[in-house]
Amino acid sequence: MFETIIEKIREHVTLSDDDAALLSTYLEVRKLRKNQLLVEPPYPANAEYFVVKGCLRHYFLDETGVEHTTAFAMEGWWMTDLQSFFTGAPSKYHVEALEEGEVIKLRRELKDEMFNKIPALNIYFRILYQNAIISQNERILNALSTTADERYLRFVKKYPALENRVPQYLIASYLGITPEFLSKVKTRIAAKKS
Amino acid sequence: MFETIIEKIREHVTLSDDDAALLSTYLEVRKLRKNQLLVEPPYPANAEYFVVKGCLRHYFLDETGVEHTTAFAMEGWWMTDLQSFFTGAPSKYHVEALEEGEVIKLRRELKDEMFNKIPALNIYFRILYQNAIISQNERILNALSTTADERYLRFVKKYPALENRVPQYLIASYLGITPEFLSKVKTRIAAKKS
DNA sequence: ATCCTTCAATGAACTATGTTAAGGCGCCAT
DNA sequence: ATGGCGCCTTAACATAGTTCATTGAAGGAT
Repeated sequence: MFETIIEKIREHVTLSDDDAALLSTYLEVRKLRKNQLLVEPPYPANAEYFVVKGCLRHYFLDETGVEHTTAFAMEGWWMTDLQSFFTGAPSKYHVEALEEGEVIKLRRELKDEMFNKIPALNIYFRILYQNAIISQNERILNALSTTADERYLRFVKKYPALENRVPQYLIASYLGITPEFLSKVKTRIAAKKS
Repeated sequence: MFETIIEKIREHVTLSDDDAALLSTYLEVRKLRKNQLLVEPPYPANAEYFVVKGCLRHYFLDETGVEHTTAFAMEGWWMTDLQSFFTGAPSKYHVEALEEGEVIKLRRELKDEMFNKIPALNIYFRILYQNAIISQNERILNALSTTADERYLRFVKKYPALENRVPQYLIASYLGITPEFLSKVKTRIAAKKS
């Protein structure tokens, strides 16, 4: 049942079979319908989710009713609203399933105990968060210093799978531009190639 | 010599006097001249720096010679190029002193041993990195979803001290706009108030 | 098949931001 | 004091991105 996640963890740290079995006792499987919300303001995000199958989206709904997509997650990625998960405060971001699928849920209140019993997981999660810092760093630089054309090109290069999986208006939202403008960007880029 | 840093750490975790004394053995004091570089590509960032006095700046120098400021640090803040510090890879960002000042240096190669001897510091640094994730999260949302006027207003509100301490063209660079446009933004905002 | 919904493409008018060039002010070295 | 230099401002014009309205294609429901 938990093969995928254990395999994924073993890419970063060594985990005995006993540890793997023990880990399973802290996890739960959850089926997802399309458009189902895993985190919904103002309820705190009380778990982290590992995507087994499907695609998630992290977004902020502003005062004017516009959604700003801040992250996607596909198979093998973790996601939650870390801001709320770390602090216990009410969540300000939504996490939504874009397709039907399946996630593995790790509850906040079990995590400390789990770390005590399986110390290797400390390292694993530390690496995850370090990677988050690094990629957010790059995203900030990109957002502030490059044009929409370039942001789109880098997105396609970095996440080719997403490009063909999520609707274009969500990609536009992730890039911080309007869907109409993304359409224009694409035709402009296509024109350049020839 | 290390009072400021110990005081700062004790805001987040409890640290015995013995631990504090032990901690001191892992730290070094470094005086800074104005414009001195603490991290310089491509040399790896092999330490983290705690600002005792002065002001630091984290920036990326792009292929066209333009600098993009990604962070500032003032008294009581930590800074380095985390991307390089975590991975050991060559740094891609500069860290520069904007004024003469003083930092406390914590070397990468000592950190694991220090964590083993003073476990409370694990928690302290975990909190630091969690806060980094949270604030970078907000910065991404801001960069992608708000106008320059709003970004500037939030900056002034969040870091009033910086506003009067670093030159305006660096603030513009941090906000992702040109100095000329920031000047326009400021006069526009001033006009609105009356 | 037909209707309805969702999403991508396009164009025109508008707003936000960048570029370039010029001038002013304060600071520092002579 | 003088001149030069670094930084801020202003203004005119150029480009990037938005808004709104329209159209068409694809898929789901009836």
